[in-house]
Amino acid sequence: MPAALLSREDAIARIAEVFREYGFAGTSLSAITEATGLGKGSLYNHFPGGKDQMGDEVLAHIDAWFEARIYAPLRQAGNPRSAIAAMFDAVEDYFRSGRRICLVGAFALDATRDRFAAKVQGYFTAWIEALAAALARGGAHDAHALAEEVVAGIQGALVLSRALSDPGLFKRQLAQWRQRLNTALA
Amino acid sequence: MPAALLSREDAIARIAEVFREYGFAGTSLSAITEATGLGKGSLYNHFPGGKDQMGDEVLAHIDAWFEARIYAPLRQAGNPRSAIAAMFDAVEDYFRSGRRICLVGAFALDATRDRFAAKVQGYFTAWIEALAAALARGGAHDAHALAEEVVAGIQGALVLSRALSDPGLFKRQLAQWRQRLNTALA
DNA sequence: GTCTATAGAGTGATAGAC
DNA sequence: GTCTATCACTCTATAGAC
Repeated sequence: MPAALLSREDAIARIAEVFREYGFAGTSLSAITEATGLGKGSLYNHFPGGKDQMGDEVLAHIDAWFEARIYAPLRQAGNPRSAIAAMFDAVEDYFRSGRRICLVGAFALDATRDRFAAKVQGYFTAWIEALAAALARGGAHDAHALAEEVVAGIQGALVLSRALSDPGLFKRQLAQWRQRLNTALA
Repeated sequence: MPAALLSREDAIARIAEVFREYGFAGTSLSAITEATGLGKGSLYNHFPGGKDQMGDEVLAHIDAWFEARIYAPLRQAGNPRSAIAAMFDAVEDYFRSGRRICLVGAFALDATRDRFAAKVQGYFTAWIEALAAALARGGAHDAHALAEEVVAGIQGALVLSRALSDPGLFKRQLAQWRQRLNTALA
């Protein structure tokens, strides 16, 4: 067989960026072809379920990243303060200081949500619960409510940062949340 | 001429709900036809610029609502505490306790943003500045940063509330922000 | 020879424009 | 309603690794 032009991993990562740019409904297969260099034949060979399957696999890919880099460290026994600091570092890195949006959040806002409801809900539930666990270990009051506030704050900061074309806003808000959680753990 | 089936105002309101449901890219003219009862001919009669113009007018409609009901009261001289309380009431009402998303926020997240960038930016800038003015009048420290936090918090709460199908989350977070602003003004 | 990844013309349906 | 462009998707075919 001919050599693969792209690993599956790379293809999914590139497709994710197209979804991020145009949204799920706004993404056409030709945009995906352009971004990946793969023709329709190749795309349907890898993803027989078409765009829906691509959406599923992109969400699974994102979830795996967050599970490994954010949720698991938060859940581990260990210093909650440093686990939370590592979460903020990873978040700032992942979202490119606010220049990159949260695809799961974007999927949550339109009719795409119905198609991927379970994955979207799972992503946020896992994040909130992992963060709440770390906060509770650190002795914070109302750990679950606080975790919801933080995750919502991050999502909102991404929306605003993007709307105002101001990555600085995202960084400032993350800094504020870092500080609030630090005092909550004190 | 035949009687109009729908006032322009009503048509725009219905189109807005379709955009809210499917996103801008995901909305087809036939969905708009179905929601308004207006054929393609009528739609192009009212909106010669097509979907783009509908998007513009929907955003202008939303902006006018927020200007009248939220920004102007916040900017007026008067008790900032009650102006801010009125803002939260209006927000909770407008977003149907979290069951309705923020269309401007949704537009900000995908490529739709480029088309409507100015209006999207104007909406959030006006909100943040009006709220910051009220907070500053009330003697809050870092009024602008706090206003950014609140507006981001509302956007994030809408995302989460929708993602988790949990309107309660939106209401709870609004309550927390009410309280935080109250102490910031004390 | 078999299997897999590639390419891309061609399908019907539907989009938005008028 | 009519138009053309484009949509998601199918199908046939080839190239090349084993």
